Amino acid sequence: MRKASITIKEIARQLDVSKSTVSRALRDSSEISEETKKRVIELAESLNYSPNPIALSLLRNRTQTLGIIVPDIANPFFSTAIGGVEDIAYSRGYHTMIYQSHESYERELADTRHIAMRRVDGLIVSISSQTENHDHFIELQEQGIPVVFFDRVSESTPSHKVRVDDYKGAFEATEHLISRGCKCIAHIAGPPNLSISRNRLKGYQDALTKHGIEFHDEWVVSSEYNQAGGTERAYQLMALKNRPDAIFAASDRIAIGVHWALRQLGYRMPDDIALVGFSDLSISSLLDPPLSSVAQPSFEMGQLAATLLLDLIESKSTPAAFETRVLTSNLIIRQSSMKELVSN
Amino acid sequence: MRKASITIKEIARQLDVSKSTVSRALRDSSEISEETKKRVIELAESLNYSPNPIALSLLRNRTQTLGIIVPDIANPFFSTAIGGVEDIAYSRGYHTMIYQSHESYERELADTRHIAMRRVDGLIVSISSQTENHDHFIELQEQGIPVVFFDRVSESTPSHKVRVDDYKGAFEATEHLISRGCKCIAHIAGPPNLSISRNRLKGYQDALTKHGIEFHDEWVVSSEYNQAGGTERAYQLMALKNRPDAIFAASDRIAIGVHWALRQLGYRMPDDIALVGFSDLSISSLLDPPLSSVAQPSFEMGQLAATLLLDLIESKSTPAAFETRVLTSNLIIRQSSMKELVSN
DNA sequence: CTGAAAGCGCTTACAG
DNA sequence: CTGAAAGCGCTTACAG
Repeated sequence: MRKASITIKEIARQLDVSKSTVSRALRDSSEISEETKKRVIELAESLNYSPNPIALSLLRNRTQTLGIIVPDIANPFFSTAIGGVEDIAYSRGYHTMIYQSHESYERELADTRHIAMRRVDGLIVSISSQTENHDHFIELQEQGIPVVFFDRVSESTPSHKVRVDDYKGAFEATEHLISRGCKCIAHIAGPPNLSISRNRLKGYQDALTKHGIEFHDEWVVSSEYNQAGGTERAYQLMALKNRPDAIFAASDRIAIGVHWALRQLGYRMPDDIALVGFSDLSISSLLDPPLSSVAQPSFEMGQLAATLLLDLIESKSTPAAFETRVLTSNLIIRQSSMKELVSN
Repeated sequence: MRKASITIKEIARQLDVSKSTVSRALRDSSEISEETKKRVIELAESLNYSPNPIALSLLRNRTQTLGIIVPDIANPFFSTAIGGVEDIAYSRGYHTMIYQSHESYERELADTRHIAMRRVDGLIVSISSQTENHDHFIELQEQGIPVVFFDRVSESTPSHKVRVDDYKGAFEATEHLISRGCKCIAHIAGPPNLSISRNRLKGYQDALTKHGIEFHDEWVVSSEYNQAGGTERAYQLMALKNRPDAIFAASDRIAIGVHWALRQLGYRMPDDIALVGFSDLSISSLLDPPLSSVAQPSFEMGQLAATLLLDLIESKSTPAAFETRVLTSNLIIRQSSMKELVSN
């Protein structure tokens, strides 16, 4: 049903010149007379000609397209980061193809293969929580398709990476809770496969150690980065004989689940229990009480990842070394953790 | 930097047969001997051959790609609908390219041109609130690229459409507020360019009329479909001499802004004022008090739009007639509107 | 059963 | 200044 688009051949026919001449005129080649150029360009415009990008792709072996794989497009952290990628990509003449892994290794693998098959020029990825083996990214690179990781990076894959200082963010969040007088601080960590989970956990532990706060194994549990997981873990933690008086959740989605559970269970935040999340989603400030959280510059992370990737794609040579850019996180204190300081 | 992928030509060379033979063997043509087929297929597998989709696209004048334009990818309604589109598209061998209009007509226009240029096989779109002129969609169709609208449909463009019964949803939401004893029901409508806004407004008005409730012009205000707009309008409404005792917001994003404003202003929901939204975003149930809302089957809407579009793309003939599929909305009653019934 | 040739839309040495 | 030819990777009538 597709109407035939108008081609260079058609213009050549109408003007009774060769395809070569039309092609050159359109690209404003200096070897074509002004006269001919003018005729060609005018006709092209009146015919509403636009070059077939498919033909160009075949010629150049480039698609001007970036692939993006994220676990879940509906997660505001990722959709915002994607916005940052698009921002840079479009301004540099590239398109984006978005894939979701849905936290599944199989799906991520399939996406990667698809991307290779589609001859995408490069990939930006935040890995799935179930991914342990990272060979598919290496394979992609061996095929000449550069990969840049953001947020959930692969530690074992040599490549550019963009992340936030998870350790410091978690450390500060925990110190903040300590400074508000919390003594029994629990942590709901993310899946251990992900380096962000491990770094946030470490930041939490080190903050406790620094302040000589006792560390209970039972107060550290792990959850997928979603709300349902947070709710479950909150029930589990609050059921303990030694109940925590604060929870630091490894993500806002987890924290939102916790927030909901705590309200269900009749606890008041921050008096009965303080809560801090990670990512500072825009909804977090709307909860009642509003959620304290470690803010991540998601849009900027997307922009930076795209910039690094495009530079990689467009440079003729392999880069001297891969870099890891670490952006700063920023603790936003709101009511959920503003426990009154009582002198005792 | 891209490594040359292995091609049919390379396989032909190694096996000392012609490209034609390789091509046929790979497509399992009956005119090739089993013997040759086997050799070709084995070598292809060991070489990890995959056909170049760009070459195929050039040949067939088809890209196996669907374009999607939504106002904002970070809006959960849209990201979920996109999930539905992807679900169907992938299972039928298509890819998706996602564009955001950011509620801007210019951006939507640019996206449309891009899509035409990229020779996408079809477009799924939910129009921007600032779009009044719909010619760009007609042009796309004239170029042979079918368009299917969902949610925010174009009334003037002949095409398949997928939407929800906005009128009925709004009518029921308003009747529900009336049944809870509300007498002064305000409505924060969406931008009037959008048919969904007009239909929801009409549903609201007709419900009032049916029950003989007075209709005040000052109680109907309009806002962009976002939170900031909801907050502003709530301030405006509550400042009125004749204060409403209920607000029906045309979307959950608006309602969330209202919810926040009401809490700031010291009103209790639902006792001081009842609130109902539209879309039933997953966060709405987490607010305190949880928000009543008219649920839309967003994932299904995406699936249906994709199915209609793919059928259009793959059918040789123009469809007998375009259809508008209207899915049912569903009022979810939560605490924000569960006003106690007082007998007086 | 297999191959040579044309063609999808374009660019670019190579001639003239 | 302009054109004919080759080629990007593939398929498919057309011959044999």
